[in-house]
Amino acid sequence: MSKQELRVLGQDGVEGCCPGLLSAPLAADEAVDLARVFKALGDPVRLQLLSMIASRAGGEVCVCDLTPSFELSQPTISHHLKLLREAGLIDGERRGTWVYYRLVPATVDRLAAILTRPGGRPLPETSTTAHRS
Amino acid sequence: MSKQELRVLGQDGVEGCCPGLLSAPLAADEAVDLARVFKALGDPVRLQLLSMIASRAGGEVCVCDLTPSFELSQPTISHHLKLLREAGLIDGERRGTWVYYRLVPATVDRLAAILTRPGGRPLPETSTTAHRS
DNA sequence: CGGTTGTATCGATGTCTGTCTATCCAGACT
DNA sequence: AGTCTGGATAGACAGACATCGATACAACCG
Repeated sequence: MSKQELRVLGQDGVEGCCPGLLSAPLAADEAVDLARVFKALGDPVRLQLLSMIASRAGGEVCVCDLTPSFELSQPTISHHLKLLREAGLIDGERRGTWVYYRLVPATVDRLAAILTRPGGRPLPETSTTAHRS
Repeated sequence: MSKQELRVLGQDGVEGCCPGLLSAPLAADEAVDLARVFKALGDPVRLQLLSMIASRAGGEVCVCDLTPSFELSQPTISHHLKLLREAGLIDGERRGTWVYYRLVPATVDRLAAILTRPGGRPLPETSTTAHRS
């Protein structure tokens, strides 16, 4: 269960490693790979699942501990976990009766890097940057 | 056109400002807001559009410059731009005949912050962390 | 061995989404 | 005014997705 996630984001730093989405126009195939991961994050349930998994000190969470936190059926939670796993965001391992999931830090770090602007954070304005023509 | 994007992510730093998805379990309503933005990034075309807009030195791109880069109809591109705008990722302004879009740095910065793990990047292993039972 | 419990998979279903064509709106130019 | 051009909107439609109940699989315990 731990070895079949798709090879997303070109994990190994072979291809010059990601100028970052905000500095260069992003090729079509990179966009497809990236979109797969962001799509996995584009659901509230999956975001909460990922958050619960990532914020665990030991780094591991039993599925039996995740399922009762939602008012959703067990197959639905299992489905969402599968999508997160296929996106390379989490990794699961069966140990005895229970299955434990953990975060894959590399994938999250790569996303964070891709969304980090070169200039750091020099943004004194709030967001809509007062270009009131 | 510049003032009606949804107030996503609780832009103003009133509520203690985002421990970051990876350190705390993330409330349901926060997850809904966040998912809206990630969902906007969950499409290859929108990722490329955002990338083209963000990587522009002047910070502005004319729609007339974006549309011919894809083999998609003009309404489709317009639709994707609208979704990016509603997610608070870009902002558009009409100037004469043409419409120009620019990045909203605050939203991207917030996403980057949310995906940044507290520990920086101490990950010597590649991703599947050799738990080959 | 059979029973029980925790997860994953299967099939169905209603909703959402990406794309299109057709059309409308806003400026610019005769 | 009329007409062009760039962009947005409306409506339609196929494919994708979130969710469920039913069921299969895996591991433990009698």
